[in-house]
Amino acid sequence: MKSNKEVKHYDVSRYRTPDGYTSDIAVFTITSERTKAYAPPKMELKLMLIKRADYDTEGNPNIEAGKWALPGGFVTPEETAQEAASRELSEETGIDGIPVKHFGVYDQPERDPRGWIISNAHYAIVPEHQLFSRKANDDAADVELFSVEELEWNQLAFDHSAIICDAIAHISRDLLQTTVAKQFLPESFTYSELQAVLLTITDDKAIRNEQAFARKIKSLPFIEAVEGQKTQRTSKLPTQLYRFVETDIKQSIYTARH
Amino acid sequence: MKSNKEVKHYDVSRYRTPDGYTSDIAVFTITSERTKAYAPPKMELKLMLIKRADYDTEGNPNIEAGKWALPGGFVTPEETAQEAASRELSEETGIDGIPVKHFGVYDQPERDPRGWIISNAHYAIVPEHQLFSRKANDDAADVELFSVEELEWNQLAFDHSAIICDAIAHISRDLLQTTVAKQFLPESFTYSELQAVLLTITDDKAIRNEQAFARKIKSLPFIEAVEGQKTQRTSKLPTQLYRFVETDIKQSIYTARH
DNA sequence: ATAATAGTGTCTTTTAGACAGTATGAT
DNA sequence: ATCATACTGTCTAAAAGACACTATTAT
Repeated sequence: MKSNKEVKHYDVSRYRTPDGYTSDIAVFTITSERTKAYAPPKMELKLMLIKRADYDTEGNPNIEAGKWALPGGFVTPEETAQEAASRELSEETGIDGIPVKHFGVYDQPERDPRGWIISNAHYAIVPEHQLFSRKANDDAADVELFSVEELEWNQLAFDHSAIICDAIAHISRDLLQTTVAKQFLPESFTYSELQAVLLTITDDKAIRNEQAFARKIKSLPFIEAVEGQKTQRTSKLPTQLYRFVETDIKQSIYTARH
Repeated sequence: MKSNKEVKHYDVSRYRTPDGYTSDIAVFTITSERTKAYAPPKMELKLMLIKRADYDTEGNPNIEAGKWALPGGFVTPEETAQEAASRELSEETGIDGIPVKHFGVYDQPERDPRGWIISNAHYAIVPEHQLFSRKANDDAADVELFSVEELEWNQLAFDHSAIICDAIAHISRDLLQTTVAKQFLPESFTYSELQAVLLTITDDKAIRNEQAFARKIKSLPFIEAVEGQKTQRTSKLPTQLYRFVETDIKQSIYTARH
């Protein structure tokens, strides 16, 4: 912390300062269940939660023990909350290089019994196969994937039920309004794979309908066909592969069709 | 702050805590210049900034003196950053009951020379006429409205240029993708007034074209005509008034027209 | 009468939506 | 041959886009 003559009068000590600054991460993955050979996978959106241990590393009873919680931890003064989230994701699961997106601040005075603790919430999308190398941290007894339906809302630590609720809303919105779906997919993918990702969070009939979606994907400005590339992983018939291209999408509710 | 046997082992003092927790607000307004009678107004998006005084209330030289800054201040432990933003907006301008929207956290370690200070950024939309009752706070020598073009990016305090840049991006996006435009408009409005608001942040030809927009507004599910209500404030011809209706709008880049 | 804004008529083009049908290739 | 998936053909209805045109009313 810098300090010099000019600024010393602005010593912030006259204001109460927070007792802690933490960063939480909602780690989402989509599990692809391959029901049979040569068929598109059944996909489901899942959230990784950590079961809080009964005792901490020093043998003392842990706060909110036994409840499920988002991974996270204290932010240090040398980093931003987003960097902390990225670091903790890496510590928690061994995964690096995944984009981490901030989506909210949780600073209700009574949200944490330990004091005035401000938490920044982020979400990250991790491909399923990378989660196999996951490991629990000191404070966590167990790690598990929950689908949105099987979440036990009343067994969540702190205000994590509110944070998770917001996280699901944000990822759903972002999946439909941005190209983050690409985080769930391989570099190139078939129309049915993209469709399966989107169907985890929407039941829009224009997306659900095979023919409509297969036609529509060709006219989307942010997706292009990978010429000459085909795969048989979703059908016996070699299938066209697509990829996302960087485009800024400007949409408006005033010009769109309703 | 609560403290009991169970939680005392989790004393957060072993972590460094932030030196301050602040809340900043980008106060936007749209100035309506009535060029002549019976004509739609010329509108322009403006941002309210405060010029930092040379000396503070105790007569000490002020940090970042003379630069322009967003209104804001320290958050107290009894409130959330959003409540603080609302309170400060009220103190700053005397305006109550305006929705304040959080859009980002600024926590770069070196962003404030006074220490490790975390700022939550919000934006608020204030109807122009309410800004006339505005008054400067202790720390501020002057208050002024800037259009996006006339902003002096290199004369802004702290990292406020980055915050303002993000604020403009967020409000532009929200104007096109949500119904916040209503904050800039009276309860009921003509198509040309809504059009003027949107044209402050877009030049989409479907919005710019009079006939197209006048037709489109009738088919938008979140806008309805106010039956029997007409006004002559935008033309000699009595003109249909519209209002926003509460509807949840779900859009997707995969189903929209491009 | 003029000028300016609001709004309609009408035509063309594009897209959505539905449904039937064809193509492919492992089994 | 069968079957599931990946397409294409074709029709209809709706909407977008363009442009000319009419309507109203203070001045």
